[in-house]
Amino acid sequence: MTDIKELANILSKMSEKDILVFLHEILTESEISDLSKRWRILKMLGENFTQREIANKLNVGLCKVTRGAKILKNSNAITLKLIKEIKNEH
Amino acid sequence: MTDIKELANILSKMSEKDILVFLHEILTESEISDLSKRWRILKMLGENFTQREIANKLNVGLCKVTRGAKILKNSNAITLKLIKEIKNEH
DNA sequence: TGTTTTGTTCTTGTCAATAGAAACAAGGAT
DNA sequence: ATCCTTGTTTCTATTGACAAGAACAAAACA
Repeated sequence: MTDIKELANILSKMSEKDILVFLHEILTESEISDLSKRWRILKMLGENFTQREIANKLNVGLCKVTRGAKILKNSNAITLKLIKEIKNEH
Repeated sequence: MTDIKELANILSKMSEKDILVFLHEILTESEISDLSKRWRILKMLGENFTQREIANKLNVGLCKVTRGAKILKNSNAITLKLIKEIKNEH
């Protein structure tokens, strides 16, 4: 079992609260911030904001947004599925 | 709800397999590699290797190992608990 | 007390992700 | 056909995590 797979296994068994603490322990604050921004970009893409709107609102570069768009295109639909689920909850 | 908390919430509901795919979608390969190494450092610290042994074996700097050791000292014991559980499974 | 081992911090330089801005590509609307 | 909007890529510079090694601190042990 690879290390990253072991991590995935562990995460799948943890509570939301524990995961939150764990992420703050194993990642730096700036990494947390980067990860949050990536996630927010993906969500906004799912809500059909234009890339320029997203870049402006989140203070990120256009290239980063485009990268997020690629994830949604090329992915096995996991991320795509997730943001759709989030959207339907509102 | 913050973005990172939402991420924690989502992860807590996902299967190991989906988490693995998701991590590969939202992180770059070098980030995955970094994360894996941090996890491995934590595990080896839990097995009482010296920091110099760990640095040599994993080809990382001593300072990085020390950083891992700090996590285990200052943490709310989440990470510490995790690596202890891992150890007991063997 | 002095020595050795181990943990921690510091300095210099490297590398990957990124911002910012511009350029380019592709469609749509007029 | 010509704009105009939007998505994509490229360029340069910045930033943070990191390696390598040295220096320093602390603890164990003789």
